[in-house]
Amino acid sequence: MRKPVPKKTTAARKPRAAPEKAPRRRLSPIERRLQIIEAARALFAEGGPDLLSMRNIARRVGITQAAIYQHFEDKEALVFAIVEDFFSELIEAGMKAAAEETDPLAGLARAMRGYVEVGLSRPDEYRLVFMTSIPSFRRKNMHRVPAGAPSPIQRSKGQIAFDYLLDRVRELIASGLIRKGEPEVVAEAIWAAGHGIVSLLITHVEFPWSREALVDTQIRIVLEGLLPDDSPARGARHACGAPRA
Amino acid sequence: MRKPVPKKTTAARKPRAAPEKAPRRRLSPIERRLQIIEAARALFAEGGPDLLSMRNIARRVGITQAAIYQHFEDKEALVFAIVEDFFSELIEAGMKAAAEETDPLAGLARAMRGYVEVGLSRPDEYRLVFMTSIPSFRRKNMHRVPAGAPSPIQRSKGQIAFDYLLDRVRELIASGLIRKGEPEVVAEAIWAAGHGIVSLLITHVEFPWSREALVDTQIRIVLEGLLPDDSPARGARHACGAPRA
DNA sequence: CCCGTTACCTAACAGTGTTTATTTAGAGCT
DNA sequence: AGCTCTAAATAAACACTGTTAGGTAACGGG
Repeated sequence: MRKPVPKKTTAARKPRAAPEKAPRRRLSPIERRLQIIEAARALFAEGGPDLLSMRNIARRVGITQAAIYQHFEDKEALVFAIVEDFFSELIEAGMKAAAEETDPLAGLARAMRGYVEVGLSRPDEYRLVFMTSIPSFRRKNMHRVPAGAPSPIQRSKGQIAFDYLLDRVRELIASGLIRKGEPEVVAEAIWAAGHGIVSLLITHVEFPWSREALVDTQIRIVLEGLLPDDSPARGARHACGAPRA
Repeated sequence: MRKPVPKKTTAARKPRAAPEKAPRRRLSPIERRLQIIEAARALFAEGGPDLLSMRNIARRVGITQAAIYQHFEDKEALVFAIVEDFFSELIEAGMKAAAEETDPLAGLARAMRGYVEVGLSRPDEYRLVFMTSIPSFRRKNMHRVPAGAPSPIQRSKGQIAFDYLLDRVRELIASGLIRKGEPEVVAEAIWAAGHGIVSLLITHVEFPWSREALVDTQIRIVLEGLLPDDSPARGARHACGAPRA
């Protein structure tokens, strides 16, 4: 798909005259694994997915590409490792923003806004996590806990993130602040609404989006649409989750 | 990213004894171009993006990969050509669904549903069009018409699709059926809401989505959120755009 | 019938992810 | 210290990918 990128002058001759390669060192798996993740993360931050090749990563670490396979099953496993906490960061952004509000509804609005802002500010990672069907995810992340399973050993970070949203929705429904409905479905809808914005804005940069206005409007529509028919908040235009000026 | 796919026994010896290749034929550019698009489309339908390599396409047409470059600037131009009318199909699905309703609000709901359903039923194409940042799009599609330009030579299909939605939103606002606001922004928000669902469901197939319920709920939330405060439709649960049973 | 345009081919380049067989570093145990 | 043995790392290849430079020949127009 992408055109071949001009070769990086990697064979840049060493400033020292001694060309003999450093004797290969053997590291403990945990140490090396971290090194690789670190290098990959740096590469990804520098130039997005294009720089993220096994050979690039290996070169930066100072090993050969094949050595990576000692520590990761395949590239996807590695990629997964470097974006694994992006979920947490997204949800943390939402939580932090929500914490600045006392009104739960305004809190939800702020959470949505936080999610969207973080997503938009880190498009490469967002794309990787939410716009690529990573088979590893199917194995390693977000696995549905079997109906009768007693205790999931380790909920994935994605699940944790979603569950946080789910809890807030449950609270809102319980306190009658939003209309009754299955909390799971409502949470999914809210997520989809936020995700839709991030996804569209990231992908179709050529389209003349209204950006800020769009975010405001989307949040307002969703919140307004969630309110019960008799809510006093109706039409109050509750600041759309924007931080108070 | 994806593991190398096992080699296709392409060099399958011909059943005929005569190994001499058919004398190369020269086709008119338009004809060949169509052939290539046709082959690519078939390949894509069969096995998604994985099968869509220049060599695969060329093989199916009966030419070499390099020959394709006589007809397409690069792979992206070719890919763009094969999914170009997907926009039209999406919007047509919406229009057709909406036409079955007399109530404009119900029509909008049906349009959203139609969009989502078509998107979900053709995930590969949807992903290609809406979840890949195709540079060609920036050049060839959806270019913003300069503010004072008298008449766009040929609006792209994407633009046409969006404009259709925009018109419906304008009507709804004008007739007071939905709350006042900038039509562009509202249209974008509606689109983003629908897109969010399709995108999430397509990408994270491992997550236990509620699918049908999610679509219903999302549409209801958006519509409800669009209503003016004094709308008689409030809380009417207007069928969520579902076809009458 | 020749001639020039250009569709097409051959061959290569530079990259990709991944595997296999081989070497060897370094921890653990006499 | 010396030995052994596991597994980290290597070298080399495989099967792909998109793309390009340069040569060949098919075909329409004169």
